[in-house]
Amino acid sequence: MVTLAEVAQHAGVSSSTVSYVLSGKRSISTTTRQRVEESIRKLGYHPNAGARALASSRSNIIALMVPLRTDMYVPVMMEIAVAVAAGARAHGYDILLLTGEEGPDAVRRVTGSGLADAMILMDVELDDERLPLLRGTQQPSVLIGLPADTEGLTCVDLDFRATGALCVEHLAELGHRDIAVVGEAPAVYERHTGFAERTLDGLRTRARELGLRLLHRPCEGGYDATAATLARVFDERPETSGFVVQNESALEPLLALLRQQGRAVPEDVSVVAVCPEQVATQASVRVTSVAVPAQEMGRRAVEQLVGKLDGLGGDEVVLLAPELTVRASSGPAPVRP
Amino acid sequence: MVTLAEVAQHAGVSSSTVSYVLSGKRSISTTTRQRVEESIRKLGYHPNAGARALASSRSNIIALMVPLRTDMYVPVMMEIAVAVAAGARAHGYDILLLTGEEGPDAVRRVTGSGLADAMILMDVELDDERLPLLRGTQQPSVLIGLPADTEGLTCVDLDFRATGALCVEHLAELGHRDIAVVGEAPAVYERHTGFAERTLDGLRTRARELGLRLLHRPCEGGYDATAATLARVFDERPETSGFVVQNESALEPLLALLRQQGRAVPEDVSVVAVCPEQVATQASVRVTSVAVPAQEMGRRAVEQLVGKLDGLGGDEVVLLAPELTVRASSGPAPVRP
DNA sequence: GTTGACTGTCGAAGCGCTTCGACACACCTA
DNA sequence: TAGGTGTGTCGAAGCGCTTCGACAGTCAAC
Repeated sequence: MVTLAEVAQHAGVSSSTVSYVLSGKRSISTTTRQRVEESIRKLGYHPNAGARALASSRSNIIALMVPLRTDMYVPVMMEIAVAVAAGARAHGYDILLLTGEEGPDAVRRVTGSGLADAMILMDVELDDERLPLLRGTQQPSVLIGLPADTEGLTCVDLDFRATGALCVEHLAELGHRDIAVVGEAPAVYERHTGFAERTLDGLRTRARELGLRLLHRPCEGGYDATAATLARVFDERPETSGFVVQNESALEPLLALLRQQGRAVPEDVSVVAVCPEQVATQASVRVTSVAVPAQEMGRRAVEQLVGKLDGLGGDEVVLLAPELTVRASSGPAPVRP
Repeated sequence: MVTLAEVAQHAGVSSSTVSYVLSGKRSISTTTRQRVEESIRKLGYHPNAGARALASSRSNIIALMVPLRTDMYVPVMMEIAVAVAAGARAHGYDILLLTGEEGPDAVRRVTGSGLADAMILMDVELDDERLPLLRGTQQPSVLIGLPADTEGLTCVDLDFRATGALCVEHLAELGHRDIAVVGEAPAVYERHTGFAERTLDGLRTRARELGLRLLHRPCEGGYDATAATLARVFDERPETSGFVVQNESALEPLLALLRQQGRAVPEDVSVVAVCPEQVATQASVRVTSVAVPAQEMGRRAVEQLVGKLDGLGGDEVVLLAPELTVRASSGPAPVRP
């Protein structure tokens, strides 16, 4: 391995000069800089990450904790993770991938060892056990998701409460009075995952305000579970004409089942989904949806974090405004006989 | 931050002793060890990763290059990545997440800087441009996927050629004579992705041997693209009674379309898929499938890599044997009029 | 011409850990 | 009792980089 000292010798300068050429922290004359850069290229020099981290107490690594759960729709997580990775690279950071498995211990390990300069946490629960640790360290962090108490934390998330409200409003405007919500798996609610509960809250509040009837059913997703859920919904509320789906793996099954039962979408039943664009546009019916802006969330999280690392900006909650795109799955409520 | 020296002082021993307690590389008396461990706990000591990496030239980090492409079915990738992360942690390694975006440069960066001790590459093309770099370094690496030339490389993959053959055999045994293959997106083939081409090879070879007619059509996935593909298939080969699907996002659309067209599965048409278990069992019909053992692949890749890092084992190609699970989507070919 | 302010470069002191050789001591054997 | 063999511990020398203070040299201003 070529070292900085060897580069310095090759270029006929001191090693500190090479270091300053690399970091740009002091001005270097053009001729010297060029000579050094030439040597770097010729020798194929790469700074040693460990030495750099030790000397500067900066690893240029951002830890990303992604959930490992199987009851979550992974593509969204993956999309966020990829956006985070790309964004981080653009700012000169690498990503250390931590699976949720380790839980709070991972936070301790990373902050304690200086392995990473900062962390991004995904899949935040309303009362997440990792939060006290984050508050008790000076290591910058950003949550993707919104816990109950955001005091002293930086969070980035879609405004799921507004999302819920938006879905209800859309269906209300179309004249629907009985709305069913096909939600995430029961375990997601049991865990008090922020986004699920807040969506539900938004849905319920707005429905109450507008005088609609709302029926919420968690659903495991997949064909069978969705069929069971659907049956129970129509059993309990035969008048249901509007569906809000917040569970990607229940969306296509739901559409298929409705079709099979002879309920036309959107003539008899309207469907609104909360899901990534791609899912909504690739389904068997183009689905009216509020997109989960995974990329945007990942990007913003990195931006917030880099801002904090550079000493700018404080604690802030960034809530992205939801946007509802009307497609072919929603239309005027059927006229009651 | 607490340092090793502080722990040593607190325990009344030299810092090298603390280091040996931590690493176990020299024998330490029980009393000393306990005293040191006590101090470590009391002071809340965490070894500094940078210093450790510098002194030992070992970072205990494994780099994982995952593709960033959008034309690949991400859940499989994610599943592998998560399995890799879990496996790595079990062996004391962390995972550095590299997106395919950087390409060969990422390999250079990581090997050059000592950021990671080893790498795992996913989404390998038959003639991958990263391979020469891997061969030219002593840094251990494992590919998940199989390039054309495996000389000097360690690879882990499902035996996709056997997978293709297995699908054809199953359909042949059921009496199907005309088989259509709904494949991955065209871009996947254009890139000469190993698994796609090898599956196709297995399908074609076995079909030829058994005297079956095989029609292969790449497919973007999603409802519309699948509909178009399906139309073209029946247009060209109206007799088609067996489908092999190697594209998760085309599977459910295919089933829905067949249903819509009044073609019963499996009475009129049999469907065999190459996909994760979950996709096969959660579809609207339980699909006969060869599972892509993502977890197993991730686990094996880590094992191979750790073996190499510990100086055991050499270059090896691990091909996992495919297993076909018969479910409700395949049955005897319809009797020709 | 002297003063002062800059600029560009250097030397050296760490950063916190691992690891090697040395060494003190206890124990056994001859 | 002298010599050999282990055991357990210590000291010190780095690992390759960053960064701080120092210091020539240059140039403008008075």
